[in-house]
Amino acid sequence: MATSKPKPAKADAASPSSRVELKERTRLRLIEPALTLIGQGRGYSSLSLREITREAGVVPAAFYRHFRDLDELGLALVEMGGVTLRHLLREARRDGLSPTDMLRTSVLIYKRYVEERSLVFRFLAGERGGGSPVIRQAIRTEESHFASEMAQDLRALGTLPDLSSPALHMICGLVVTTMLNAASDILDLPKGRPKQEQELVDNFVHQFRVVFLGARFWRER
Amino acid sequence: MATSKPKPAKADAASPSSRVELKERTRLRLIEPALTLIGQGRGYSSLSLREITREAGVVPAAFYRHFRDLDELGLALVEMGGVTLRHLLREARRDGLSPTDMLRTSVLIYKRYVEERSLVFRFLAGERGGGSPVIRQAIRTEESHFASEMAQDLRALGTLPDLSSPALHMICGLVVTTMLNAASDILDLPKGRPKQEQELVDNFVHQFRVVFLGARFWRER
DNA sequence: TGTACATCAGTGAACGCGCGTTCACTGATGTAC
DNA sequence: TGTACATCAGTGAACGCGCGTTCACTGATGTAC
Repeated sequence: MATSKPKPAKADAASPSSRVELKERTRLRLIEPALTLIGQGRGYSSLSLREITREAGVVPAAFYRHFRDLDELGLALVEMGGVTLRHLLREARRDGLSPTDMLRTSVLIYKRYVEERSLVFRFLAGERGGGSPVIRQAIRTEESHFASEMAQDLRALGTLPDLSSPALHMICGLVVTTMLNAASDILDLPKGRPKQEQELVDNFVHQFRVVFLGARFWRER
Repeated sequence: MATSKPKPAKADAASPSSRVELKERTRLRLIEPALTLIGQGRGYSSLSLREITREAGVVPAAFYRHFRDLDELGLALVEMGGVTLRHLLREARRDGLSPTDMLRTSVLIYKRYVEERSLVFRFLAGERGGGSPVIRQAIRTEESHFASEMAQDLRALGTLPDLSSPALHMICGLVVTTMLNAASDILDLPKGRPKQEQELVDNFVHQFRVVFLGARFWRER
């Protein structure tokens, strides 16, 4: 599958052309197969430059017009992951939260979100613990930003009004790591096993409930 | 460092010999450099067979006397990780828990434990999210066992006596993922930054406190 | 609008290198008698 | 205890292969006049 031979990169779509647009498009054509390969269960650090350019339908040397090396492409993937996370928060903000069974609803929304963007989440979940130190660090930074934004949102919503900002941030950190952990589990779910799926969602919901329960009773020291 | 040339494997220590012992020793000599390389910030899936045998001071072909391929060696590392986790629980059980500031004490003990066995924890933290599916699955199984044992121990200690067994297991699962997450953070701590170290420990302690607070107020549905 | 020149994304060939795996081998350990 | 044979962990050489990187190149897009 996806074994297209290197063809001229331009002969792709009804060209809106312009050198800049063309270059940007090739850049994306390099990022995409990297994600695809990760989605097939490969660790990012085991990908090769040639493999990526081959999938992209571009000559290996062309890679260097866009990235200095694989680490730099990895950072682009992290950036993409960051965008995905921010987008998730924005959606959650827009939808508001139905007060009944809010946690379960959120979990289900999150699950669908992860499944629809499985490649990015596979990358984040896979590289955030292992992988190259520079990429790991970058992912952690994104996570921290995500936790901060989440804290702001909870503040704005008046959830947990008694918590200090540091405490709120700490709790959001816990939520974020739990979320990303769950992402990994969600992606490894075997298809067509609704029972197992149900169990995982329940477990996830319960864990969140514990965390928010703890947060409600948290007292500053 | 560690660039020893391939020498005859036997000429190592005052030989207790015996074919079986000798083979076992070489097996360990293959596992060890794999861990060392991981400790240097390399993902397991980026290691090569030749690299490992080179560090082990053994010819590449010798690898096949011990493992079918790199995945099989990876599973041996997982096994080692499992042993390490079980050992941690055994120690915790033996030491009991001083009732005052129990959580903080546990966290500090855990931190030291992780630092002293940094290689194994680096491996577990690194491969449990990404890496080869078979290894990821194996680590998850170990985690689950670990959570079960922890649940049993808490039961035996009479902690959280009102929780049902499934609920207790769910909470231990949350604790375990938080622990392994923290392991990754602990290992990435820059040396000689006591302030940052202190912050991380505090954060970790607080997160645990939230979880156990939530557990105390948990009511079955 | 037309022409002459500059830019630069992508090409294709070449390089030296480390890789995983195979194979027949050696020689110490183990076993049968 | 001694001898003859079996076992098998580790050797060393060889293989074909994909790798990252370099280089001079081509030809379409962009710019100056």
